[in-house]
Amino acid sequence: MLQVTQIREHKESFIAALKKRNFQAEELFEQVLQLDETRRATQTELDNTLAESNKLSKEIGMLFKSGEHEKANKVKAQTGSLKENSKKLSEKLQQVEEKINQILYTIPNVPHESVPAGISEDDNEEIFNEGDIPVLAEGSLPHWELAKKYDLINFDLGNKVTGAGFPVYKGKGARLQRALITYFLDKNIEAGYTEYQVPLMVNEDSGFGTGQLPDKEGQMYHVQNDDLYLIPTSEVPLTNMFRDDLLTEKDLPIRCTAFTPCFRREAGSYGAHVRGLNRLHQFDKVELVNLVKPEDSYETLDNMVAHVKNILRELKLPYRVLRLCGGDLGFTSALTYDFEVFSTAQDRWLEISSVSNFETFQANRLKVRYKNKEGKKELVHTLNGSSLALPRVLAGILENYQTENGIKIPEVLVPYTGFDMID
RNA sequence: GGAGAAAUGGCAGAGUGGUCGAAUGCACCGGUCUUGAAAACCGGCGAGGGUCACACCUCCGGGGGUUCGAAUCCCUCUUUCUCCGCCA
Repeated sequence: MLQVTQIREHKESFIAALKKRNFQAEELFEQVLQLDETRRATQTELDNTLAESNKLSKEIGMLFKSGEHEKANKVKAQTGSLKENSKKLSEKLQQVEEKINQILYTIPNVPHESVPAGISEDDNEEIFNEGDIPVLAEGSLPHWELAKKYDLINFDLGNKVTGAGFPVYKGKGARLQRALITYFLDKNIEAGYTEYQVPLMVNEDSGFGTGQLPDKEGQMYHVQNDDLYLIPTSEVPLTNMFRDDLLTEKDLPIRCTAFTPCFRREAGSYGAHVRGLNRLHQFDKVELVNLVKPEDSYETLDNMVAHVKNILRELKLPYRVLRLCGGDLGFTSALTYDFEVFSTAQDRWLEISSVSNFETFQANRLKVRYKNKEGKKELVHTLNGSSLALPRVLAGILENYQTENGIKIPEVLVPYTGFDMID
């Protein structure tokens, strides 16, 4: 969420920037600033009241000690109204703070200056593309057909065991997926990331920390008996590890990577676009999370983009990079680059990575700060990105690498798979 | 799952109702001494809010309560440890 102090200082420019998202902030900002006035005034009043009663309490203590009980009781009688008053004030304070937060929760992050205005994904800006789109032979198949033909993925079994959106990977399909995971992790480690294995379920605090709660509650699977949520991405546990932390300058940058399954309810998504591996309830993903000093965050974002490009280049997949427009930008992000790989058989682009800079938006809610050179506390900037989401990469490989004799394995993966052909 | 014990500053560890935001030791920072370092000695040293700076307020695992006053008493939750049971 945004910081009240920032809103106060940059009100006009924030309002203008948020318009790129088609978000009208003016009125909400006014409300927040007004409530914040009340908050501060109430705080001061409460502090003074408490100071007064602290003083009296001390006095009573000393009087009792010196045996002046009568006097002490007299002073005691004065404390009643103070107590009542401070109770009222602290209730009011709580209410006001609650109200402020309620509003702040509804305001998305301020888009970076480079973010184009726009309404939908059609307005995203393609900034890069690479890799030739292969011309496939007659009779080439979409990945779900290939998966069936070569017995790589069994959707029916998943249906039987669990339900739609939970495929079973089998044989070379399973091994190819495992190879990709290991390959991605190795690339990330090579780039300076530390590998983590994190819990797949998180508590409510973590859900709030990264902003899945309270709004996107429907996106996550909820284990009611224990009040835990299955993670929709490892960003949630990875980032929440640092919740409420006060870091030192030399702790930064923090670079984490993790492979986890991800669970998404994806309520309301049906149709041809969710066919096969396009959209699943459970899928694997390797994630990158960076916590950096504010002044370093955009360089870090560029590095992450370059890193993901490099992986796709090595895999020799045709892909493009989009700068998301305001309308398509995620709630918490200031600037996001999406990576899409071309699905030849489906003749469409599939999103396989999303790399974002959240600036302080996440850190503010999570209270992740560090002590800068001057010893002042500052919120860190957080960034994350996928490297990569497995199913669609798999889909891309199956479709783009299919030949009449079978599916070739990208060269860089052969050491990981132990085979170079699926046939 | 059952029974018991515990949770205090970076760490260790005092503190069972009243100048306790918290003794002491270690670590850390600054200084004296030294050619330099170590030792010794002197000083400083938790966090958040607030202020130009003070004042002042809040925080002793989390939440709630009793009291004029809570680290200290009560309730509750969480976590850790020990013992028993179960288990990949």
